[in-house]
Formats: sequence, structure tokens, C-alpha cells
Amino acid sequence: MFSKACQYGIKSVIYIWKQSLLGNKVGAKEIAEHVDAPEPFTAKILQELVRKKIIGSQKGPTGGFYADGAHESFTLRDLVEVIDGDGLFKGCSLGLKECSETNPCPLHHEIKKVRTHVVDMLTKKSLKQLAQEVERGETVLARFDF
Amino acid sequence: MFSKACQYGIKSVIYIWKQSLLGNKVGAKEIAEHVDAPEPFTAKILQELVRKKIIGSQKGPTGGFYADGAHESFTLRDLVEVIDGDGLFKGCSLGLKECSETNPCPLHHEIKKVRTHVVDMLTKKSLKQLAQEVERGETVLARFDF
DNA sequence: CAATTTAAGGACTTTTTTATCCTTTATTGT
DNA sequence: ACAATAAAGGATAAAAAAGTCCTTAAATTG
Repeated sequence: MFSKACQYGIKSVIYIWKQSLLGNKVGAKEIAEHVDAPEPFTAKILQELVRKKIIGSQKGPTGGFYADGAHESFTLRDLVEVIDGDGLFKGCSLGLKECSETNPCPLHHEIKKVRTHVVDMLTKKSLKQLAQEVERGETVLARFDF
Repeated sequence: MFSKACQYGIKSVIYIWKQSLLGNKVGAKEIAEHVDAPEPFTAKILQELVRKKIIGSQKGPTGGFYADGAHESFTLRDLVEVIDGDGLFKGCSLGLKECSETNPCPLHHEIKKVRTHVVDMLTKKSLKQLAQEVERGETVLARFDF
């Protein structure tokens, strides 16, 4: 469903939000450790997320990645689209060049409903809200004894 | 959602069923043409599906791939699992090593519902039924002027 | 039985994804 | 201004997925 890059991206951004809510900027290394992802690869993904303004970053000492008011409205849907593109939401799931309501592939109508459900899931909560759930201990980003 | 291999596999098996309902066995080349997929790659995928008994095959002249009573109960779920594995149905969607009801990742509960929906979609109809819909012209496997 | 046909199997190539490393640039504190 | 720190960027490497090709094995027909 999600690529590895996307999984790392999701966990990283939630972790960044969690720390930002506590007033901390965090470095790529710390992030990678806390979400159980390879550091250099994670750094690459974060770079892209900064470029697309899903999160912010600052260089130099006391710098790091962060999220604030400017990023408050982003959801998983935005993040997933940046990293994995819109293949999960758009286009024929069987790869037909011409697939539409009047010329539907065997999965067309059913996939449409599943996609609505998926988009619902990905837009229901903001990334910030997901981080708040982690902060409250309702959900976790890695094994919880970490 | 589905790998290329899986997309080709789905379309191929539906085409094979469609032809089998008309009493025809079909060769890899014909299949690949009708589902708009690369022939040698499609042949590889079909090999695997035969090995896992999703379809049947016969060598030699008048041979080819086919489906019959022995394959009647298979659904997309079976096929997808053979080709893409169970990643779409099982395991943590964020890759957490320990993700469970009591130690859930941020997507755990929502993904569970989506997966139920996905499995519903993939088990609702047999591959044979999907082929019958194609035969009736309700759905298509490639551009419909083919 | 010989020729032909078609799937099976294995080796191989290409492309994409995943992952690492090194250099440069920006920022901070002294 | 200088040293230290952290992200940005680019080049490269490894692994997986996608795709091809060639040889072998099985079945059919004349």
C-alpha cells in the first residue's frame, strides 16, 4: 500500500510534530532512531518533504526539522501524494490506458469505493492530530519501550 | 496497490476464464496481446499461477492455459496473495515490528477497516464471475475496440 | 516416430526503489 | 571572524521488481 519511503516519511513527520509540540527541533539522526528507519534514507525523504513544505527545517546548531502553524493543515493524504504520487487515489488499478465509468475495468466500481474509504482515512486527521495521539500514548511509532 | 505483475496476472486470468467459458484454451501470446501486457513477463506470471493451481495449463499443440471446475472457487484475493503476498492484508502498514491492538501504530485501527473493505472487494466475486461480466460487455480488460 | 506446438525453467538485463556517502551551504555561538 | 553543527545536494551502491531470451520438456497430429 505504502512504499518504504512513504512509511518512513509518515512516521518521521509524526515524530517531528510530536517534538514540535514540545518545542523541540529534531535532527535526522534522532528522527531515524525513533522511527526505526535508516538515517541517510530518512534524511533524503525529509529533504523532499521540506521542499514540498509539509514540514520546515533549519540548518546549523540548534537547527533541525520542525512543524508549526504553517504546516498545521496537512494530512497523510498530502504526505503520501508527495512521496508515492497519486497512484493510490487516481488512475486505473489494473493499469488500463482507458478506464472510465463508461469503459470500466473489472475492478473499477469497487476500487472507487475503496479509494473513497482510503482518502477518508488519510484526510480524517491532520498530521498534528496524529502526533497528539502518539503524545497521549494512544498510538506508537516504534516498539513502545523505546 | 497492486504490483505490475499482479495487474497482468489479474487481467490474464480473467481473460483465460472468459475464453474457457467459450471452450477455448489460450496461449501466452494471445493472452498478453488481449490484456496489453508484455508477453514473456506474462508467461512467467502464468507459470506461477499454474503452480499454485489458480489456473490450469496444457503443453503441446491445441494446448494453452485454461480454467475449469477445479478453479471455480478462486477469487482475486487468492490470486493477489499468490503474486503480491499478503502485505495488503496483513502486517503493519507502517512497517512496525510490533503493532497490535494494544500497541497500535497511528494507522492501525483505520487500516484495519480499510483492509476489511479491500478483502470484501477481492472476495465478493469469483474470477469466473468477473470473466462473465467481461463477456457480457459490462467491463473490459483493455480498450474496448480491441 | 518425427515434426510441430506450447508451457516450463533458468539465466540474464534493465529499471526502479532503497540505501549510503561525501561535499557544500547555511546558521549558530563564541 | 571562526569553529562547530545540521540540512541540502549530488554521486554512487545494493536490492528488488520488471522484463527478456533461450533451452528443455511435454503433448498433439500426421
